[in-house]
Amino acid sequence: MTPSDDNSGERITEAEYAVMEALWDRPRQTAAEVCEEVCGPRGWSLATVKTLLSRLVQKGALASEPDGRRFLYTPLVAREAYVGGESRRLVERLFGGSAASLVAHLAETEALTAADLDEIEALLKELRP
Amino acid sequence: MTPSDDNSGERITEAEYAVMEALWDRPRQTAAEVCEEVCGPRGWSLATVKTLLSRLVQKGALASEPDGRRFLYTPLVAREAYVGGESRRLVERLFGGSAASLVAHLAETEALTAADLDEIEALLKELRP
DNA sequence: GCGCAAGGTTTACATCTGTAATCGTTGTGA
DNA sequence: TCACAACGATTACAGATGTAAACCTTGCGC
Repeated sequence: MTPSDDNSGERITEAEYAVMEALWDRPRQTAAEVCEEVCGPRGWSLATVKTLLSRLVQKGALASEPDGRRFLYTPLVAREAYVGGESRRLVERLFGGSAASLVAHLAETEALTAADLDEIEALLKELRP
Repeated sequence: MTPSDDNSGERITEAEYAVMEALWDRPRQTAAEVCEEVCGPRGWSLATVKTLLSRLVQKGALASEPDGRRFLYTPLVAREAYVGGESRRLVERLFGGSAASLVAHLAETEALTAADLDEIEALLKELRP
């Protein structure tokens, strides 16, 4: 397990994820700034963003650094860790832990475009010279 | 969209998924039969299974066919459709819709074993002769 | 100096989920 | 025939989640 792996049981929900995304893209933002990014698309109010930020801080997914009278929020959980965790959960749950099965499924259901296949092929070559 | 694709907005939860699995493995089972399969591993009571079955019927994920005084339950949503839907959701949400990115991520985080890589390689060969 | 706006914190509340217990009906064995 | 067991249906209830309003403090403009 690498240091960036998220081991804290607390799961990040879908709504919270939107907030995390904004902060992964640009850390050290205020609640208002985050809202500017996410409130529009999701139809949220600033209050909602504040709640989500608080919950994320509680969960240990965000750090809040005081900056005058407000806070700057920064992810403590790396995007990689989260994405990795979620991916592994899915593979575990739906494919009995076999990542290859997932890839096979994507391929069979034509979820993989020709470009995807190219990329994957290149990846494979890179992984095993 | 193929006919087996699940279009009914109603999402299947994790607990419900356990019940679906039992019925995908063997359709037309009674509540008691499903319980025999899942109650042990999950530590559930028959009552819980009944609730989940009801909810799944309501959601349109299961059909209940009367058999004397009880019901036989059968999936209306194909396993493939569900698994495909969930996979696509994940890829959409976490990888901006790029399945290749998911594979790349799995590879980078060593979620792919050598055996997985072999399988995928074989798959690729099969997909593009 | 003082009221207002901006911030965070607390409280709210409906829905969804997990996990049952209870209720009401009905076939069945004694 | 009659109590009981087996079923589905109804109700329960706590915790998570989505979505916010209300509240409290404090720096700032007038």
